[in-house]
Amino acid sequence: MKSKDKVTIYDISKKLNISAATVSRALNNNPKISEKTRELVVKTAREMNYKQNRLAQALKQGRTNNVGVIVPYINRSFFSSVIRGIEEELTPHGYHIIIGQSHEEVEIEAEQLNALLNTQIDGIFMSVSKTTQKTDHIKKVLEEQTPLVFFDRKIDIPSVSSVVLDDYKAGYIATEHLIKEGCSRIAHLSGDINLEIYRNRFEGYKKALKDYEIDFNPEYVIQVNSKIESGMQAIDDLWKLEEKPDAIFSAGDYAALGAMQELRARKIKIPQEVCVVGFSNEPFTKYMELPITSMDQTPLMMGKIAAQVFLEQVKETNAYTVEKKVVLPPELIIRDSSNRKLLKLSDVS
Amino acid sequence: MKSKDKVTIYDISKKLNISAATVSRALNNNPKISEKTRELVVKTAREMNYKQNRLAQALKQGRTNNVGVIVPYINRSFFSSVIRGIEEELTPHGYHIIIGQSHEEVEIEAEQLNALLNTQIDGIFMSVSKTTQKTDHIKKVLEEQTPLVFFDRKIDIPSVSSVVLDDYKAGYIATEHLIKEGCSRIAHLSGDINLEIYRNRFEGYKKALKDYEIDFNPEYVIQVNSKIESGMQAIDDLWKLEEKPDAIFSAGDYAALGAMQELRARKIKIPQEVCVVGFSNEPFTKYMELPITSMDQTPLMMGKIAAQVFLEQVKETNAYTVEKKVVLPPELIIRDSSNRKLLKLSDVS
DNA sequence: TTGTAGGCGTTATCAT
DNA sequence: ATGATAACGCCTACAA
Repeated sequence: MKSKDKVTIYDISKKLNISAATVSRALNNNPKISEKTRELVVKTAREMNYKQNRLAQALKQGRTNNVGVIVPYINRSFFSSVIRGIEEELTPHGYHIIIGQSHEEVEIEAEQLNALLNTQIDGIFMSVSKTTQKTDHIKKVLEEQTPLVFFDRKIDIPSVSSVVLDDYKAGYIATEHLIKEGCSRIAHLSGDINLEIYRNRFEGYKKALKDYEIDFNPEYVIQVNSKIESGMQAIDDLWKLEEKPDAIFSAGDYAALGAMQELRARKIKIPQEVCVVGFSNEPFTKYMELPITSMDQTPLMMGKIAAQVFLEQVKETNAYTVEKKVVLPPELIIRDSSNRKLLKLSDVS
Repeated sequence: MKSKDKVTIYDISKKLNISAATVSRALNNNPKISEKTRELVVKTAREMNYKQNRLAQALKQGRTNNVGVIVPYINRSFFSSVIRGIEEELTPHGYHIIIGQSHEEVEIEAEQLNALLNTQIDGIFMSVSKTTQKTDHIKKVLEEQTPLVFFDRKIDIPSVSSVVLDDYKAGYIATEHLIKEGCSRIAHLSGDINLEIYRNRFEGYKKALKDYEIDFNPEYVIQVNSKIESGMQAIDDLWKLEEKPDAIFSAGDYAALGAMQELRARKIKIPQEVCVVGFSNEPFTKYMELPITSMDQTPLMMGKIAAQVFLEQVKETNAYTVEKKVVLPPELIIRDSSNRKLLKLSDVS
């Protein structure tokens, strides 16, 4: 099996009685080469079914034109959209993208990172896992001088660029929206507080409550993961309280979905009795029979901007690394799960 | 930026006053080396923060330990689960996985394939795009002697292995299920007939009708893509017919979802008036307020088996390539959208 | 057990 | 404009 009869520039050079160097130059559009030989070389290369060995080229040039992207999961709409954005921006520049999943495990994340570094990647885009507390494995990337760009879930390391959402503002907007819909006992399903994004959403939530003079009630804050079940469990817990909430602001769409399922099971009307807001604008939020209000994170743009930051970084040859921190505005997509106004309108008809 | 001060085995050898060969052997657990030197080398390698350059290693060894996976989209639950399966099976063998998306475009598919071949991949897993008619770009893979395994969406090429679902049976089972629920005017939302999988689902559907002596009505067959909107459009078309269908068997979950939304908009009761069955068991089918019956393709297993086929193939050194065609059984997950029996039960209570 | 030397396929430098 | 040659970092006969 392993006997690939590879055609090299050497084979071409022999066939044409010229040097391998000339062949290389012809293939790389080197200016100082006659048009005649270039055409000849290109033609015979095609005839002989020559394929450039990027391994050898990369070894020689010290760059692979490959970049790595590490995300917790690729099948979250948010992450796959960011990847798509990076792809669109980088492909025209000749880069290829290697995707790795950490499955939210810091050990796997470290392995993936290591593997990418070994393959001599030209840059790394990453969104850290929930379990990433230590940053040793990430610092190694910097030691290798490999450009690194965080997106969405970052870790504060000096001189490292990042593109993130304004999660504080997002938390504020979501909560404010619920208040304006007439809710006052607003529960918050928070993500893992280890991650900055979830801390920020939580802080934004608290600030909105404060601005509208609603007392913050710690009992209304439940930590969930991004599974349906944890959203159901949260409702279970919340509904044991004396004063039931009249709104749920979930830091994730899956937990919001679980919450809605549990509320439905308890015959609680949405949005009449309880309004629900999710986060991430996963496609399913739109498709539900009762579509869920959710926060859009403009993932495509996030990916594109992250790619641009990377491109600037590699352009700055020898210059000192410029740290760039981009913060994108969130956009609340209001749907039926929190839209009481719409409800009143349809009552009329 | 591009001045990575790489540590090589040469640096280590100089520091320890031994040869680079010895260092290499020590690092690769070569048996004929003294335990003492091995430990010493390993230790100083770590101290000097040595990282093996897999590029050089790959160039020398003729293998990269990388495999490529090409799918239409990574954010379809089915595809990302297959990838997960491949990953789980291959990671323990030291392989890394490079993922590429074709976005259902044969041109992009060809580019991705080419890029992977250039990077000297050790094998390729792929599920072809809808627009793949010509197979020239795929034949190139074979010319390079690179192991290739198709999964789910294959193309019949002699000597190429594949792992697919028994789509014919799946189509049969789905249709039979609808018949047993009392449906007789069963419409079929078919996928692109260019793809074998959709042809097979369609054929299975027809066979079930025949076995149960239901006339096949070509007007009941609408071709859709995997977008919600096309499912809505299909209902629009079907409901212009004299005899409205009383069941929908969709070859995709997204079209099934669109169909259900349109049926709901028309106040048609599911499953009382119309039963709906989808295909792929996308997570959202389970989470809906009215969960959708769907066909599970056991993607995790499909990925694992594809990986095993690949491993066998590379093991067969020099032996003639063995073509292996694996066909997996489908599993119908029955949910509310087609479950009239459940309905009767709950009527009682 | 360890060292020497050549080569994987490419490109860059220095000649010509 | 083209050719010869060295080098990228690693591995592996072959020799010692």
